[in-house]
Parts: sequence; structure tokens; C-alpha cells
Amino acid sequence: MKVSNTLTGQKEEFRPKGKTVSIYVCGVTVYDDCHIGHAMSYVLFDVIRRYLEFKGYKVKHVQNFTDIDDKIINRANQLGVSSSELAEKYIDEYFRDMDALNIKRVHVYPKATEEIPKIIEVIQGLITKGFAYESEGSAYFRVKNFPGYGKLSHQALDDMISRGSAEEGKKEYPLDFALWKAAKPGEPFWPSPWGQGRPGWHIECSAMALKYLGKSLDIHGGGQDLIFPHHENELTQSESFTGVAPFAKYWLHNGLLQLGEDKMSKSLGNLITVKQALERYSADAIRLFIIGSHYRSPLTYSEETLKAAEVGMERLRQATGNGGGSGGKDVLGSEPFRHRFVDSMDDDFNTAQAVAVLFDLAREINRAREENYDVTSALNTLTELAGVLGFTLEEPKKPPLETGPFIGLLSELSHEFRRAPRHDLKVEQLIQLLIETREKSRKAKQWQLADMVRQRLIELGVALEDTPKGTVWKRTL
RNA sequence: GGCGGCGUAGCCAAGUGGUUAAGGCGGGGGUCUGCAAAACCCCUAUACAGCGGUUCAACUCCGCUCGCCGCCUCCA
Repeated sequence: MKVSNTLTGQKEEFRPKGKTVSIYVCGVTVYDDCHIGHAMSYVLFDVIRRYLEFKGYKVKHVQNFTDIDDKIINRANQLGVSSSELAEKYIDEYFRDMDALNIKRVHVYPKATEEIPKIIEVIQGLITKGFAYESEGSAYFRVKNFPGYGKLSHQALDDMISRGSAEEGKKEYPLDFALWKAAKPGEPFWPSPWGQGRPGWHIECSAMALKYLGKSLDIHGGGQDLIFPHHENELTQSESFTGVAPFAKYWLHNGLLQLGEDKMSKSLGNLITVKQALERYSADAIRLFIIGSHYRSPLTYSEETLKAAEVGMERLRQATGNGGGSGGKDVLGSEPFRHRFVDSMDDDFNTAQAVAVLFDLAREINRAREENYDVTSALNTLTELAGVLGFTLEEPKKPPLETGPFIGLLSELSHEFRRAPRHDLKVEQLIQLLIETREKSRKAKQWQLADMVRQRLIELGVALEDTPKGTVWKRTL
């Protein structure tokens, strides 16, 4: 199995340090709803986690919540709530959205505000070792003391220097970054050896990763926008504190979601939230959209592509929804598909290729089923492999149908029903009655009436399909 | 300016130094059907931004040009 590693810039053989693969993924700053760009990252790492487990690895997956920072404070002030209330609300929303996308819960979700002692311990250690210094109640990392600074983002200090910010002269060197920020009046704070304040952004991830996964982890992930400065600084702090390198063996970064010309981001305000997307498309379709291209490439959001994903997903669902045809004349084997799937995923999680295998398998199943093969085991394989990519293959949930219109239609068609309309019937039973009514018309070759029933049902959100085994119905998209 | 990436059919998107350049959507034709729908079958890139170079052979390696994007400031 090979993975692309941002640290080395190479595709490398994946050799985890032990039996359990440790993964740390940077989570969200909780001050607003998640958008599809976030979904892209978390769907990806969900697939990676699922695939590693499929391969037989044990996985320990940690993802933080940044629940204290400037944006949270500002937003909370605007809304007149406390930072922690705001953070709690959006943590709940995060879980709602990601659960809806069928993203497995990771094993530990640490929060910055609950890890202050560990954070202070790390900062204290860095100061003791001379890697950091206190200045006016804040603490900064002394970048010049870490020779490898820039090794993740592949930048040389000299090239970055002109861009650093002086930050009111509190820093020794422009590129030094904050480990601890002194509290301004009215801001939430925690006590520390340097005074009241709160952790800087990067330090929380170091502290949590070290606490929950140890000094050296297997996979560290996040969006490409985190490479610099966040991950660079995180790496710098962690290796300085522990003296152990690498802090993370494999750094995996996903490309960013674009919306039209620009990347989707909170600061640009051009975003589609996960909730908005889920109103229009099934979770499976959204996942297919994300997974349909390579994770390191940027992806552009478009309704057209999402719709294509929805239609494609429907075909996959269809293939699994039509039964196994057991007792057939021969059995359809699926091993070649499984191998292709594994080969694809082994090559730096080539999900686009893995998805293609699913479609090929679905076609083969459909074909074989028509020829009366037993496709039970192939169906199991399809469902299993789809599951590795996090597809449920379930019908998208739709709001329940109202019985009223169906009762109305039945009354229109049936004298009997008009005389004694039965309101105790479930909508499924009503639809079944309508299908039977139409069946009578068809037998009598009253095509106009039969087609009218079909048309009216479509208007009510129910599509009929006349199969050799009888008429079946399903909800329209 | 520095670092990284991209440019493949109408759209999305894999991929390979040399047999037929995946897959999805869309489109066309057909089977089935009273008609539909669904499903299935067939077709839909002599071509991979442009120009050079390396090679027996490049879309795939190298160089350059053009175009696009991300990061270098908070951001998945």
C-alpha cells in the first residue's frame, strides 16, 4: 500500500509503526455550520479509516475541536452568548452533519479548552528547552532554534521572512508564532505560568496528538490549506518538545473544494453548507461526488456534477435492490473485482478507480441476473466494498407521503371507495390499491385510464415500473 | 517573488513509455414493454494545452511557452 506524503513529497510504501494505526486529523473551529469543503476532508479520512480497517488494521483516530479562538469570541460577542455556549452548539451541529454523511465517529474528540493542562505542560517544556519564550504574558515559539523549520511546507526561512508579521514587537523574530496568548479585557481566559490567557491555535493539536497518540503518529491529515502555517508549526513544536522525529510519519493533505473561481471558505463567505447540500442530494451522492476524483486534487462544486453523482448512485442502489436470484444456473464470481478494488485503494487511496470497480461490478451483476445467474455473493461483495467507501446504498430518506391525495385519487377512480373511503389505510396500502385499479384497466386494455393513474401518481411523487414480476413503485428523486 | 499542483472526450474524472486511453453523467441506436419506466446490449477521444528534446517508441520522461489554481495571513 502506498500513500503520498507531503513531508517527503513522495509516494511511499505505507508501513505503520505498530499494529494500531494512529491517525490525527485537524478538526473544525466551531463557530459556524460546516460546509462541503469540510465534508470533503472528513469524508476522505473516513474512507481512509474504513479502508485501513478493511485491510485488517486497528485504527485509533483522533480529531480535535478548536473551541476557543478569536472567531469564536467575536461571534459569541455578536450573538450575546458565551464562547463555550457557541462552541457547544456548533459541536452538536458538526455531529449532526457528519452523522448524516455517514462519517464514522472517530475514537477521541478532544477539545482545546479541556486540554489546557497538557497544553501548558508542552509550552512549559518548550520554554525550559529554550525553544520558546514568554513576552508580555504571551508565549512564542522561537522558530530560529528549530533547524528544520519549513520542512513540511518546503519553504526556506529566508523566503518566508519578508512575509512574517511583527505583531506589535512582542516577538523576537517575525516568524515566531504564538503558543499562549495573553487575554485581552473581556476575553475568556485560563490561568498559566505566564498569566491569564488562552492557547494559540497550533499548540492544541500538538498537545492532543501527543496525549492521545504518543510522540510519533502514523498519519496526520487535513486540508492543504493547513500545511502552512498550522501543520508546519505543529510539527515544529512537537518535535522540539519530544525530541522525537518524525512527529508524524505520513502527512496526508486533501485538495480544496472550489466554488466557481475561488476555494470555498468561511472567510470568503462563498459556501454551501453540508445542510444545504443534504437538502438536495443524498449522502451517498455527496460522498460519490467527493470520492469521484483524487483526494489531492482540488474539486469544484457544481450542481451538474452532484446531479450526475445522484443518478450514478441510483444505479448502484438499483443493482443491489433487485435480489440475488438464488437457485440460478451458475454463480457469478466477484474476486477479480475485489482485487481491482484493493489494488486501486492500495495506490494512494485511488477512490475514483475504486468507484469505477463498483460500477463495473454492478453492471456485471445486472447482466448476470438477467441471464439467471446466482449473484448473491457478488451482491454481498458490492455491498461490502461500497461500505468501505462509506456508501449505504439505501434509498435516500424523503419526507413521508401524505395519504390525502391518494385517498382523493382512489375516490376518483373507484365507486366503492368513494362510497366508503377508508382513512385508516397506510399510504403504502393506498398506493397498492391504486396499482390494482390500474392493473384492471390494463387488463381491459383501457390504456388511457391506466396511463392517467400512472401520471397522477408521478405527480404525487410515486413512479411505477411494470416488471415481469408485476408492478413496483418507488419514490421519485 | 518563493513553494506546490493542474490542463485527458459535451461535462465530471482515472490512467499508462509501445496491445482496445478506466468509470460516471449526458447524447444516439437497439432489446424488453400496450406505451412508458427500470434494466441490459451497442455506439459516442487516431486523441490526452502548445512547442521542442530524450527514445526504436511519449499522452505518459525532460525543457520551455501559454492558461488555471492553492499556499506563503484566519481557513478542512
